[in-house]
Amino acid sequence: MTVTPQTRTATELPAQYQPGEVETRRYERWVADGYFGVDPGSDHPAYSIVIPPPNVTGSLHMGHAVDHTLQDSLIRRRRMQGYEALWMPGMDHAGIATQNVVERQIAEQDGKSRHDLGREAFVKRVWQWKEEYGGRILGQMRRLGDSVDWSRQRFTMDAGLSRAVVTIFKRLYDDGLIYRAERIINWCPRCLTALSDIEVEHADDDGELVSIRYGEGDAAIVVATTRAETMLGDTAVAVHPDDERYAHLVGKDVELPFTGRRIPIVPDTHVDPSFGTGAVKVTPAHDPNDFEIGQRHDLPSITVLDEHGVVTAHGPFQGLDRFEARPAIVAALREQGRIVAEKRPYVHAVGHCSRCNTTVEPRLSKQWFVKVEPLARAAGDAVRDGRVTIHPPEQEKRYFAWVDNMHDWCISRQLWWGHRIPIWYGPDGSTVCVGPDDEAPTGEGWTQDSDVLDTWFSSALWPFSTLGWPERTPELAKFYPTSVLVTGYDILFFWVVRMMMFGLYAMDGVQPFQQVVLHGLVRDQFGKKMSKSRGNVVDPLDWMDRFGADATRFTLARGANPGSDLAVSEEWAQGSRNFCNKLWNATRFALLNGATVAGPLPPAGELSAVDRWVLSRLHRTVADVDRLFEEYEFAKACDTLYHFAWDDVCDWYLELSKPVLTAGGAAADASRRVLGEVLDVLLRLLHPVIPFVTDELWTALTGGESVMVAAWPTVDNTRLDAAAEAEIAVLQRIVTEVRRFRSDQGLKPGQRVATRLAFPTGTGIEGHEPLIRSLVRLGEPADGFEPTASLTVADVEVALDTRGSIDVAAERARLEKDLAAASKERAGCAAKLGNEAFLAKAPEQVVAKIRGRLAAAEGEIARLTDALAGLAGRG
RNA sequence: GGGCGCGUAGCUCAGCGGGAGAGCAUCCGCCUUACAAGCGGAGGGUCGCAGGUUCGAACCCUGCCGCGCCCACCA
Repeated sequence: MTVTPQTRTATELPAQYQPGEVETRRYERWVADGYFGVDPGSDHPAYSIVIPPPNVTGSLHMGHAVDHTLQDSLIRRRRMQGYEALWMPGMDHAGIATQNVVERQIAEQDGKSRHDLGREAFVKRVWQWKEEYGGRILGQMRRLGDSVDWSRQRFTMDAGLSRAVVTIFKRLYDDGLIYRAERIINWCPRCLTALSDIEVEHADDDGELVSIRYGEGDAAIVVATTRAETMLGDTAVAVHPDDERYAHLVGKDVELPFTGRRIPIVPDTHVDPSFGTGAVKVTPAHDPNDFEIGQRHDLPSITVLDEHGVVTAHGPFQGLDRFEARPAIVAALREQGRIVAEKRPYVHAVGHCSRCNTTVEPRLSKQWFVKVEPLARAAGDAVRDGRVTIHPPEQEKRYFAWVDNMHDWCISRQLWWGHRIPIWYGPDGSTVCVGPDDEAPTGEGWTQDSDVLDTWFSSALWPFSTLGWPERTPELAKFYPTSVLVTGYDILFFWVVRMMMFGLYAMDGVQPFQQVVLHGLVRDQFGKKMSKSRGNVVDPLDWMDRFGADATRFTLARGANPGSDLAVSEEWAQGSRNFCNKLWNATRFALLNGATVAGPLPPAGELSAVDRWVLSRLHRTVADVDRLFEEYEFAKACDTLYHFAWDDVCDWYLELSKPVLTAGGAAADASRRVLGEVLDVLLRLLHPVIPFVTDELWTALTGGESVMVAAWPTVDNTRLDAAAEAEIAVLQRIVTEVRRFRSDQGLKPGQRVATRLAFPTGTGIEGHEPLIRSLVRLGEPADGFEPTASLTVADVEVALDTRGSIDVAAERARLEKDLAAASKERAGCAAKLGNEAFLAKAPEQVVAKIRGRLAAAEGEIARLTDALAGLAGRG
């Protein structure tokens, strides 16, 4: 017998599945055989997914693991269905994150800052870092089994994608959708850059609310503030125009403490008279609201904090950090008797940098913005008119709430790592946007804008930039729009919305993807967010080491109910490992018993009820799983497969097959073929979720090349067999009842109990007598047989001779419990049927069903009553 | 402050108008010749609370209580 290196024979399969070696070997083989690659010239229908590009600094965490598992499952299924299925891989340059990492490295290794190196050298250093340390996640993706087309891997900073960035920037600029303006923006005093609104995370912090008296005597006015340190930059006090308390002061001015400046008291409807004192200090340079008030009243803006958050205003506070200046100023005001109230702690929402958690400083600054209104409207419309669907649909509300209320997007960042803004400034103050094919202006005094673009700007182009845009490539023609976008709901706004805006804009109104599938976040076993400080972070790499990649994937897919978070724990990973092992051993059993896929599957007429039953269950499973995949119901698809494989196949079919296989003959031949069929189809159904073990087993079972390139199963309706299912259901009930009886009676598992079985005529069940006897270890009635206990299940009477071992009290307890249940059932049904309104209004089917249940309950009661009577004379 | 979602067995979750379910955990019994990462059996829930609609409610409606998340320029 020849053994190819790919497949193993039954005797080579150990009793326990060892994932490690199999996974490495299989993955290398898949790549070598080119299974992941696609041909844009193919005439197969296209299916495409772009991977959410992980940060170049990133390492695989549970969020990636679930995200990739779902995408890989979709891709693998489509590939099996014959689609030209592209899963596009790549990475994001992750501006701030990467710059921070490299800056830290330079500080540690060389004791230098990026400014010591200078821009050009620093950027070069980042590229070096990327070559050396970046992309660790790519190897981890291989371990997980991601079937991405590695030959197409992209990076947001590579030449092609950079060209795409400049191209769209230029178009937006020329269309007036990118502009530069001086506004209050979110500024991180640690990262020293502007941030967009969504890069700011609001959290309730303990602050203080102090009330400060400006001015003296009748002209005094008291303002409440949480930011006393900005008072040095106040240029007005605002009150509500209808507030009578301050009517006499409007139009007057007061002296600002420490500065000697007199500032006006202005009326503005923004002020809420019921909050605090109803008077607000106005600092246009350091607060977005105040900035707007300043605009309305033509107030000057005085910047009193520098980019580090240090006071620049001349005087005693100059040089203090903002958090040192605050208590210092309050103390000084207190000395002057100007503090009239203090509330401390005062809990209020404060913005933090999403990268470094530093408190964000609103700062007046000249920045570049995308005018989002027309883009966001198009993005909303694409979902509104159904060109793009969002799963689960509840998430649409969040989507609309966002796109319909979006503020302009601040896209400039004061970083060095990223796409530099293609704007040049001339010596005469002129501004030129330099497109991808334009020559940058040369000559004295021309300089390029020093800022780079928000990382999400280039990510927003991902679905088409990775396919070659702005060139009209065959890839773009074949795979755009992409089929589905899979990601966590937490980056709906960061990424999905922006891809929609730019995709529709760049691709002439064609949406970047047809469906958006949002999954939840991975949480710990108690549903708590994973965090380092909580110490509950689970590492998928650790799981893969200990339980295997398939077990990790299965655990995550099985938890992925649409839109809701998944709680995972080690026990579940163990359960998934056990499941893989179960499949392993089922296949091992099949191979040891000569299961085969050779030759045609015998027609139903030549098969036993057991074989027909399992095929019927198989095809029902095919139908269910196929539908669940279409609906992105990963958890339910996995659950369906789990129960079919474990319950139907392993617990019942294999056990029912054993006597048949042992007996040999034509029935055994048929069973071997059916067994081969069942496992063949089952392994194909499972392959998208657990690719490694299924490939190992499927190749061993079938001798085929790889389950990756096997056909996705389709339903054969002719194999659906309600009669066989009903027949086997009866068999199962008999077996279960007898087992329960034996267990209740404490009969030794090995003990063969002499039993007589009496079957009603014409049901076909009697043919299963040997099977039943074998499964529950019943002996033939011999001479002197004396039935001492009997069970009736579906009109089959089971009489057992349990002399010497029956526990009458236990049996009576069991019968009485069943009787009580049956009586309750009868009463419930009778009550319904006695209800005129029910009979009149309930659908006929429901009424008939209740009648059937009543009859069954009555039969059950009669049977149990008899059994109890029979028991009465004993024990 | 606004919006969304959730409260079902010890834990995590399905079910979303007609017989309360799964996995894990628990208890009892088993090395039954594929698998002890296994096999067989069992216990366990007035489906958050209170009203309402309905012949019928875990499921629909209202209110309340308790959680969670997102958005937000009330100093």
